[in-house]
Amino acid sequence: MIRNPALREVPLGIQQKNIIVTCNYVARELGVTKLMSLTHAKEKCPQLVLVNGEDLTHYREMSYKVTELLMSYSPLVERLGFDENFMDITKMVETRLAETPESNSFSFKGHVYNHLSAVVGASDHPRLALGSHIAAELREAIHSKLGLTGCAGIATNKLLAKLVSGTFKPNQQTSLLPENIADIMDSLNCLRQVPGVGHQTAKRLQALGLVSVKDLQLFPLTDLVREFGGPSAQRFKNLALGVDDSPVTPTGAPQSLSDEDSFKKISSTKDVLEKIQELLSSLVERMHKDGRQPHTFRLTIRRCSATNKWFSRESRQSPIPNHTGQKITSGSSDEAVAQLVPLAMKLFHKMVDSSAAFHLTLINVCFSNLQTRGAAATSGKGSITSFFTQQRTSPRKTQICPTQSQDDSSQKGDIHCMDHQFSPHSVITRRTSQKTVTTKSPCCSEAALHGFKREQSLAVAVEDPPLQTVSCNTVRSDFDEKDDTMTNRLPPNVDPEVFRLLPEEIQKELLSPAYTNSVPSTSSSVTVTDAPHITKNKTPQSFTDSQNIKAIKEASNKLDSLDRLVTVNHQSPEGTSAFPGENVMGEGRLSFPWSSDCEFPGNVDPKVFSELPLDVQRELMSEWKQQKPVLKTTSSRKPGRSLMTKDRKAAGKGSQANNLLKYFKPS
DNA sequence: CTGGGCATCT
DNA sequence: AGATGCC
Repeated sequence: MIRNPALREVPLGIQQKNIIVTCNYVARELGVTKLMSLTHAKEKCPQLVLVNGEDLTHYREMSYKVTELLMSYSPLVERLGFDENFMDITKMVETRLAETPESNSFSFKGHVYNHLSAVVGASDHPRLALGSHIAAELREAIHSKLGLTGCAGIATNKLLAKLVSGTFKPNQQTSLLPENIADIMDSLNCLRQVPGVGHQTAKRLQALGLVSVKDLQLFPLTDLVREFGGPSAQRFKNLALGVDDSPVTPTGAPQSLSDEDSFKKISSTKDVLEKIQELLSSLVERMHKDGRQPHTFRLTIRRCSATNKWFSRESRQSPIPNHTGQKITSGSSDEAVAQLVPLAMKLFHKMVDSSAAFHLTLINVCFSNLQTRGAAATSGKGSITSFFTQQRTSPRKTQICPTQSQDDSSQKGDIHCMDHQFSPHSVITRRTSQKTVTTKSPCCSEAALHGFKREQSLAVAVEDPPLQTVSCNTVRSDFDEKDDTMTNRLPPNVDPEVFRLLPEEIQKELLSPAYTNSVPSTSSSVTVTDAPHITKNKTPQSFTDSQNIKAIKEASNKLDSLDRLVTVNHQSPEGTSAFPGENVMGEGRLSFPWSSDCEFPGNVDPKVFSELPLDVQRELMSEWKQQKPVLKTTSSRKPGRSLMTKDRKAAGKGSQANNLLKYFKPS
């Protein structure tokens, strides 16, 4: 609408392929919704005017302008997609509070959640009230300087700011008072509406019988830990309560640039090559404008096959030779593309046997491992410094380090700012007074750009400051803070400090009754070396129940058709235990075709499997690895979580349920 | 189950 | 390299 103001008054839909990805409010009043199919939209609203939105350039540029503008007020800005930003405005609020002694004459700008009058509570919550004024100013700046309207939410953490931002929809703002936190959480219709709870998580929660936010609030944490592991369990529970201690992590420049296209079908190598060439050309241009040099290239495809009709992607990546990367940064785009195309095709052939038939429905090209010019090579793989540069502990965001120094560290986001003075311990204490403002804006665009990075990376630079980052970074206090109950339940001989460092799956295992109830009293010890390997003398005794494994095996032995073979993979007898510690990880399992070198689920008869056509085998393997059901069985599944989850894990190649095995010494 | 991105975690 | 999550 900014690019073409005439479109403001007509119902407008932004089209990507066969979908209306978004639309203006004129169209919404006529029944058009986001993510509606084109045909459906045209039925509802024949006058709908369409603009193609497959090229994101304009939206991306405008998006970064918004982020940049916000950063000019305070550097703590975190992007969420192209049209949302979190901003920690605590500092701004405190500054203003110090400047305005008459704290009794405060009022709120905009709405206050669950309060009809915006005056209510203002003097009780001077910081939130000031936050609402700042939010109003930010929105006004975005409007006057960029021409965009949008919403804002003002609250004491990111989760709440986001939730409250949508309560008064077009172009308005809302503040949430602490006494109304429970109200807004309870107002959600289901757990899926909690930000951070996606489709998969919602399904797993539902399998535990949890549907509403209240269900999750009241659910015993220990049961949740069994399903999700300590950290995730606590996180989900907190979210349901409206608790979110995650800092506003400055996003900075993107860590990868990618370009993709989907299509009906591509079935020839030549078409693949042409499409890759097309995608690479535009991506290389974007990369050049960014200014950084990519050192990794990734090719991703989505293929259409018998078992895997759509979705689920495969990818291969490889380093980019330095001379090629330099062609990109230097602007020799054609040469760069000429060198990248063969690289891409090499990766393509690692995934697709082009001597057989294939059909792709999507291709994506991606640059990552982006390094600013002149930055020291600090992230060398073998280099010890890579352990100190965050990548392994908490992925740091980027090289953006605004010149305005911020005496406000957010524990994991600000390590790169160490040359400024501040104490890494000041973080958590600020929680109670923190204000987060979320701004949402419809993206639209036009205009020139000063690249986000150009200015930004100049101000900043300093990729990966080497050693001095260690001290403030190593320990996330997450765990110690929140989960006494968990560490209290630890088996003897397990150092809580060590336990905390273990992978989630392992933690989960150690907390299962098998361990906590009957740890062999003899010489069971857990040791951790630099790599997280647990060495145990014995497998616990309580792993003996192999009943359902037998049942599954019997069932699978009867299978003679592909469909049924597949079906048993995600359907098993009812009443199976919910978690691996109880009966799945038994000796039966160990003796079963399930060792780490066995690549397919143990409930599938190897003979049957081996007799399948090779390509079908490969597809099935792919399915299992992806932990996705091959067949949509309509048969009734008990709500109390049948084996779906467990089998998904089982299918996960070495990364899930059989995870534990590789931590035991081979017997 | 549609679309072009991005991020984080394992 | 894949799964999951966000827009």
